[in-house]
Amino acid sequence: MLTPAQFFKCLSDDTRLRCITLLQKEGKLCVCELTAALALSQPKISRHLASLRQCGLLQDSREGQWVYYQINPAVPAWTAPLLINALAAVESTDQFSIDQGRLQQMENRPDTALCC
Amino acid sequence: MLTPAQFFKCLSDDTRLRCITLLQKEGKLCVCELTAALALSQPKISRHLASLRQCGLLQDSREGQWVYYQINPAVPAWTAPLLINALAAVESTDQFSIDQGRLQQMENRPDTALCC
DNA sequence: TTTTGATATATGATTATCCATATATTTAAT
DNA sequence: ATTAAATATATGGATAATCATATATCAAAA
Repeated sequence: MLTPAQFFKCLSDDTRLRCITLLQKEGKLCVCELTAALALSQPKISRHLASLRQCGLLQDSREGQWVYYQINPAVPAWTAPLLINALAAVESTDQFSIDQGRLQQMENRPDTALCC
Repeated sequence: MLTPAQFFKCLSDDTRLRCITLLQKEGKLCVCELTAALALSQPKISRHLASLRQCGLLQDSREGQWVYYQINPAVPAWTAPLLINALAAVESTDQFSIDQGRLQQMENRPDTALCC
């Protein structure tokens, strides 16, 4: 069971916070998209995503070659307003705008590759 | 300046979370009251309070022999809803009820000593 | 159809760093 | 002298970063 302190520890790292916020905005992203958006190494992203999945905040699903992550819809009720507040706090930061820009300018995004 | 990640790190420790929640409920408590309520060592409480003061979430004021802590009224705007929702999440835990009980049953509380 | 290679992701293993706690000591107020 | 609070130091434990490698999927060529 996720305690409040554990929940806040999940959000206490910049990489994890940027991932969670981007996933709240975009809905569903694969590891390579998050890696490109945050401009960090793939193992680093993968480990942080794994820790967020293990504590129940994220859900993963494989689609062929890609593993997609999204906010777990079955997240504890008391965390929902906190996640919304966190989103509001993070999305106004410069760092987050940069991440979003990199995601939009990413080449060979899996989804866009499928529809063209 | 307090970043969202730093803010969440402040709330990511059980001792700090219990202190902040109790201070939100009670308004103003001295170190010895918090020590009694949480039933932890005085240096441990003091250290956590110091870190919360340094990041701007708490304010301290000496009154004679006692140092009182309270939520900093000049806390960043984006943290206010997060603190409210954190309070809601913590105050329903068993641990927090126990802390409140110990505070109420504390003998020789500074405030009560003054008014009797 | 098997093999080769490329891409995507995860994970050992190692190292470094940070954090929390305990004990002891010190400062400050009465 | 006593009570309240802070701090110094050491230590154990958790956390994070990195590199290298393992696994899995897919595409395309032989």
